[in-house]
Amino acid sequence: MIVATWNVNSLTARWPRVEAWLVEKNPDVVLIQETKQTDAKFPFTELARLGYESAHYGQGQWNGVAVLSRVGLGDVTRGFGDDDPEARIIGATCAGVRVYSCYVPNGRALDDPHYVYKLQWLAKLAELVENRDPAQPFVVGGDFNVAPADLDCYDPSAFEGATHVSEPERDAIRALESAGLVDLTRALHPNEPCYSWWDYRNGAFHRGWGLRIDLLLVDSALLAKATDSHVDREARKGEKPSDHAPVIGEFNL
DNA sequence: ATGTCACAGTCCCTGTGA
Repeated sequence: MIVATWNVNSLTARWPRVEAWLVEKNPDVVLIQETKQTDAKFPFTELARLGYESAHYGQGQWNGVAVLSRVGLGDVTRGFGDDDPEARIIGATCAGVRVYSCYVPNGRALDDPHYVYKLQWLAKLAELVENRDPAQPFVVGGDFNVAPADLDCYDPSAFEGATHVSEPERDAIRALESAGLVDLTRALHPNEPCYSWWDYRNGAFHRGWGLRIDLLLVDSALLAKATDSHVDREARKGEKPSDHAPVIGEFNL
């Protein structure tokens, strides 16, 4: 089973790239972030034509997350079940695997209220992970907006005092690992950066100025069956790319 | 630090978010 996570930065703007990528790669489960669509605009019909069932938690101008699956899709949950109005997490069960697609708040700046929201949001995610059914294989993938270690950042000195690399944010990722999840790409590639995001500005992609902020966090049952993980850098090239590349995990279930 | 992209509304430019 091939599971991918991809922040598409507007599914409306990205649909031609997303459609071509699905046809070319034929992944089984795709965790999408930043659809920036209402449910009314989401391409359910077009995806069905490609063989995918889909579930969307849409908002409109911002956020929006989705799960696509060609191996079955059920038990969909949207949000944490609290009063958060932002559409940032959706869960589903696909071929017996519990999957979540999440778009962690950006944080904006260390002294911004949005940074507090980010840490609170990650604490709620940890609670969800701790309360999972241990009998069910589990993966939460998405744009975490955190580079978990210095290896995940092209120049840590350029990020001093910035979000994405601060200790509280990294502690929040470690809390997910303490709850039993493993960062799949890093587990299989301990020494390669494996960046997944490059700023649109300053020719960052061609200069290698990237961050690894898109993660697949899997439980020990899935880790034991993992055969590969990689970043599809090709998707960051060409016409109208997202600023994120898909991160892929492969499992022999 | 910022050479970009996407969105909505003020609607063919500007402010906001990333």
